[in-house]
Amino acid sequence: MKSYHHGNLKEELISYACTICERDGYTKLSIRSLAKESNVSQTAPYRHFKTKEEVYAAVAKEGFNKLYKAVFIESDKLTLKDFIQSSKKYINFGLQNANTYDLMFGTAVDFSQYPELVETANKTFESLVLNLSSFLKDKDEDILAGKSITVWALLHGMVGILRKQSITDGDVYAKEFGPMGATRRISSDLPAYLERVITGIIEG
Amino acid sequence: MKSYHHGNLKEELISYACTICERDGYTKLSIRSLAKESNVSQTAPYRHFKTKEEVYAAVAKEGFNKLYKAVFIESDKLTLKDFIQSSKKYINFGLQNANTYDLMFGTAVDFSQYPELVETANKTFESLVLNLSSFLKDKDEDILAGKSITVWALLHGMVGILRKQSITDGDVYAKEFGPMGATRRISSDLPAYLERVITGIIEG
DNA sequence: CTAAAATGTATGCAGTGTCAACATTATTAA
DNA sequence: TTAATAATGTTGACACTGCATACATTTTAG
Repeated sequence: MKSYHHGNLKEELISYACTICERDGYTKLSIRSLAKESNVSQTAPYRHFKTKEEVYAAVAKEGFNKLYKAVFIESDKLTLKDFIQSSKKYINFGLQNANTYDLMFGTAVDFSQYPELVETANKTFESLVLNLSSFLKDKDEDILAGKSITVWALLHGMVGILRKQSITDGDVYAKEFGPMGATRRISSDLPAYLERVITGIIEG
Repeated sequence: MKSYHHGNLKEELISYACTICERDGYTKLSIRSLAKESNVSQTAPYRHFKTKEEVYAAVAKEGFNKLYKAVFIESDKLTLKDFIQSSKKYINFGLQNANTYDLMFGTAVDFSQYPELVETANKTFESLVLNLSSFLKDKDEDILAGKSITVWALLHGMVGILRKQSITDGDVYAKEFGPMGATRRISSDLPAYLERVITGIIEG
């Protein structure tokens, strides 16, 4: 005897949407399958999401929250090592949640339509600055923010590059020469690489 | 009196697919609309592409070719300024072809299924190394490749960050503090920023 | 010149996003 | 408490999609 009203539909839809988006890519997500999973009629989700993109936006927002939790360190005595550790977590998140990460940083969701999403995204970005600032107290804020951008760009870029690594591993030329060869070497000792480069950026 | 055989269908399909993917995002591309545009039956494209993903792969490949052309400088007397210029072109490409760029670096296309695409992508990556190497002849190849990775990661990351900039511009907090505020300052003089950071990486 | 390969068409299925009209339940104001 | 209203659910329908199968035409190779 199930009740007419589900009671918790929106959360359930988002949760399942996150699973599908990550497992199969957001292209594979269908509102109807979402509805089916929650044992609800095919158009029920439209009471909670005006369009499919709105579902994507919700998944992206969840992604930023997860990333925030993975990366942010609450401490006022952060060491460089801590920061490197946090950076590694960022990259790991990007690699282990590749599809979600795409949704968060790609063009599928028009952020300008979802202010709440922008806010969540900014919170994550700012946590990077806060992490950095806790062991660079003397620097002025502008320089701090500039360096944060650089570090973040580096991390974001590394995610994109490392993601393609396994694919090009089979390529002989790439093994001998070029970025892909170097990527393999770098990723074999990612913390060391990060420490070297990030230190360079911070002290530069 | 049109002939039964189109004669140039595949190229035409790819060309139109590129246009749609860039203008509306690859999510909006449909094989049927592609066919209609070429005045051909709805299933004709399937003679040239087994699946829709194969069309995406073709668009991504075109994208890498365009990026290669935009970024690579054929010269053995490259200056740092030239390299900065090339880097700027990379970022501009990413910003002005955001949707295509997504297809190239996102998860929509499973690269491992398209060796030709991997090859084209690698060619582009390697052009970055070649650009760098032409004014860093003394360095050993490993260090060179390592620095190329870092530079590329930076560029790739900046594309992702700058892409979100206009969106967050309305946010007061972001304006005052945090990465987004810094991004605005950086992008107001991108060449100077790039020169500073890239020089740091190269000389580090 | 003819057999086969390449390329195009017609038809159809199962699935999709989304809309409009209606049903039920929860909430709120009288 | 009750009646109106908002929130949330269902049904049905439309136009569209990817893609498979069977068939038609044209090009190309032996």
